[in-house]
Amino acid sequence: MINNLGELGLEQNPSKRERILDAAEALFATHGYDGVTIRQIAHAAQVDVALASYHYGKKRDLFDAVFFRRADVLNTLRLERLTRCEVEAGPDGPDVEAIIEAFIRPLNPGELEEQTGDPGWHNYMALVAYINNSPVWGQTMMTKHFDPLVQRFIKALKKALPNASEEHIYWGYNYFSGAISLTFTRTGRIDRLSDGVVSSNDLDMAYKCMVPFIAAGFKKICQD
Amino acid sequence: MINNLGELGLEQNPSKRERILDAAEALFATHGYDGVTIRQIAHAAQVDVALASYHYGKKRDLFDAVFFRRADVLNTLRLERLTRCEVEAGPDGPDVEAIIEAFIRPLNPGELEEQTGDPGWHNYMALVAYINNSPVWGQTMMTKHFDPLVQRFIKALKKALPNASEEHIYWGYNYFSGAISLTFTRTGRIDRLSDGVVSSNDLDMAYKCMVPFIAAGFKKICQD
DNA sequence: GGTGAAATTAAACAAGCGTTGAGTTATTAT
DNA sequence: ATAATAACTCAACGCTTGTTTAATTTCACC
Repeated sequence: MINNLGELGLEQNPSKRERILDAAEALFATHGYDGVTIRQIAHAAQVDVALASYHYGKKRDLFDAVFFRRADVLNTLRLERLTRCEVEAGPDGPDVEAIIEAFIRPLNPGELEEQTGDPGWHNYMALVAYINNSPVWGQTMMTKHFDPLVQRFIKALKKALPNASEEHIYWGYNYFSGAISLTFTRTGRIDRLSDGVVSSNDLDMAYKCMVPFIAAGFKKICQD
Repeated sequence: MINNLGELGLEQNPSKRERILDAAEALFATHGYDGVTIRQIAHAAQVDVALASYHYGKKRDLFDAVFFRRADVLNTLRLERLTRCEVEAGPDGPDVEAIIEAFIRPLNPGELEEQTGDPGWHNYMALVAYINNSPVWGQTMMTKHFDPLVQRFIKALKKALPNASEEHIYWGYNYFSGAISLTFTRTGRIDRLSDGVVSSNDLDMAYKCMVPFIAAGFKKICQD
């Protein structure tokens, strides 16, 4: 039998309509689209099975609703951060570290939860990571809602790395994107590998390491 | 209606027993465990539905069979390469670039297909990427069959980066692992982003960029 | 060439799936 | 208070799922 709200770490307060979204978010994030049934979602949200269809229509529409709910919030925050970073840097533009930092800092679920008071961000980031790594959803869903931001990011990178070839920039972004995804998925793999020295839930540490790591990678392949 | 063998780019020759494995490999890799039905696999393999159960038992056992078929082949190749790299380097051990290179070079599906004459390696690498990124399978399956190799890899890295903290090494490995996974998943995202300049199927280029990128990242966070 | 074992097929099973329509309760507006 | 609308429940539907059972074919071996 599948978890109820408490076990998934979700709020108990909100309306049934929202609880369905929260439960779906948590379950889709860990089991993927096909690994979750409407009945499991309803059970986790402590709600009748038919209510999901009543509010959101088909299963696929529910999946989209979960994805879209936070997508624009996130993109707005990230665009703001990127713009601010560019403004502060002046005419030469920001350096690579600042661009990387601006690109991923607003993704920190911990900070997002503090700002919004919503504990669902953790699950949402894992869901986006799942979608990003899926051959099925990766192209369509990510392209539609995140491409404008990524293009801005790449444009800023090109300015900071004037000698870089297009190929190197895009492959670099690919590695970067993969690193982000696996980090947010929090598989717990490194916890075991390191025998408890490192925790995949320590996203603050993940950020602290990722920025210089990725920045150094970009500089290396784009400057030599 | 789902693809048959030809559309999946599989061999037509082998026995029905093997065809089931090949078809399952291809379908699991793109749609995940829950996204594929036994009937789809049977149809793609041009085989009766019951034959999958007859040869491999439960669906989960079939999934395991697909995973295990190539796991040991791959690990043997990688361990050889890592050992050879260490021997050639002498008492000081190989540098970071050589270690990274040794770790991922045997994963190149193109080379593997040349060596073994088997076109299924592409799908297998995508499947492992899927498993590696899954919160459900990530821990158990990867741990069991790939941990020894990863530990060897990390040990070599520690030697090449004597000032590195444990935390930095393991987080670096996490980014590296994520980069590999997304690359092998070949979502085609960068193809669109770059408007055709880059192809996610060009794994030779992916390797050529990844080694210096990841090596620079490790050096940066482990030496400062 | 007949015999036994392995491979393969066809048909069926119970269980679970997403979705629907009709009926009931709660909420809002007048 | 009443009417109208939204929120919600219950029971059922047709369909697909993984798996099994028994019958049939294929094949190796003496």
